[in-house]
Amino acid sequence: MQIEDKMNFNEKVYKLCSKIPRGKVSTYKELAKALNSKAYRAVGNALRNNKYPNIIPCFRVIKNDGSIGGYCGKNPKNIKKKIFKLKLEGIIFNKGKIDMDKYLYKFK
DNA sequence: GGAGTGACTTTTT
DNA sequence: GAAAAAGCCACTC
Repeated sequence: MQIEDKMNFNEKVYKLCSKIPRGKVSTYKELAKALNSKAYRAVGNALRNNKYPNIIPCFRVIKNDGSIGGYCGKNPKNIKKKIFKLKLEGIIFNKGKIDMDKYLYKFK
């Protein structure tokens, strides 16, 4: 127990990301809230480091506004790929943004 | 221990 | 409504 308490904020973020179901997305803010914190910045930092790209679908994490935000290296190409991947999961994009009310996954 | 950084968010112009 | 500035928190050097 409390194993998660031993984990750094970073690792907690990773774990939550891996918990996001397929076909849904989450926001940095929600992630931080799920961790009882407001460190949306730290969440972004954690994902930017992305120590475990194999187990962490970071492309399911987007901004609070519904825009993609960023991806590895902030490269437009990577962003595009992220959108494409989300599309494959059944998420529909509206002007580069997604319907938060439909696809936003809330951690319980 | 302090300064710098960032895949953010909110408010203001 | 878009763009800019400030605010914020955790991590890294």
